[in-house]
Amino acid sequence: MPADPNHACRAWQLLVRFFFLQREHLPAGDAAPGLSPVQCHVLHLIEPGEGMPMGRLAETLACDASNVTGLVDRLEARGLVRRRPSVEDRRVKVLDLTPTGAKVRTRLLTRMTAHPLPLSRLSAAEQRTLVRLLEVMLDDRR
Amino acid sequence: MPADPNHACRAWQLLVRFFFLQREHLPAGDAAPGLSPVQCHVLHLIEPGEGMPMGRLAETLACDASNVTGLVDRLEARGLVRRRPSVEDRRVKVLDLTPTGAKVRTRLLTRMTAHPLPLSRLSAAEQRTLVRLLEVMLDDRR
DNA sequence: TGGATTACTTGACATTGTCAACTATGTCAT
DNA sequence: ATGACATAGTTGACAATGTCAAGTAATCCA
Repeated sequence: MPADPNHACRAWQLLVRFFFLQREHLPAGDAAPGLSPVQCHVLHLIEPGEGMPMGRLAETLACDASNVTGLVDRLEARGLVRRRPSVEDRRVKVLDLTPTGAKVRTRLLTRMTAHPLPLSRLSAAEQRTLVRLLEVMLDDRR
Repeated sequence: MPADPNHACRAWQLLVRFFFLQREHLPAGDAAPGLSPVQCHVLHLIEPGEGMPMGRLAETLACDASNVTGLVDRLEARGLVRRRPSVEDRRVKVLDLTPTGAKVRTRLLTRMTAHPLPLSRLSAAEQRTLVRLLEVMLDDRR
């Protein structure tokens, strides 16, 4: 008994609308001057202390590896990210945030979760519930 | 007291991951042959019986009007959508689904909410909760 | 060793997105 | 009415995003 199709349908519509609305609020001109929405998302996927293999990025974005090459080229040209060959497997290139990149990422996260953005309309308890539901959907309980 | 920044941050990360994962599951080759993710989203935003003014579409997608022109051009070329001048305001062009477009849209909605997609992992009650939270975020109680 | 696989890059190309300039229509003050 | 201004959509130029096929370098394994 998977679920009520009507709620699933409505939820999907709302999620899509949320995502496009989010774009409008992306502080490209302020916290991260000149960054596109996708570049913001990539930046936010790279945790400051941890390296992100390019392959894993392609997997997370569900896109072709050659697309990631271009995205990283542009982020590297802005000095936000560095490529570094992996020690264990020299085919793999690992991405690290530069100090500048880490700073921009912090500004981005602050901005995306602050007023009057959609997420700030939820109470702390509601946000916890939302996180739990999304974790179930993404099967990610890390 | 807006909320806990950590939950908001986590929620944002999960929503972004959900959206990119969604792309992978988009049945472009099956239910809607050759349709891009964005074209699928546009199609799903147009309700079968109701017309959608192009301006409202641009607003919903949070993008430039000229972008919508191109999107609609391609959907119209595929015979999924029709432009019709509005009666009240002849500057406005209203979009209608063609019978084919309505059929493809139905297949899309069925596919996006069926197994083993993320949304189907939630119980009916959880889906209701998710819908309620998203409605608060989007301030949309229609 | 050598053949297959994997990670990434390159080049060709379509889609998506922005901006500025344009057309046609609507609105409003006079 | 007329003219000034605003609005909806299109067009053209361009950058970013995305796919695919082919290529290179490194790894794996029989």
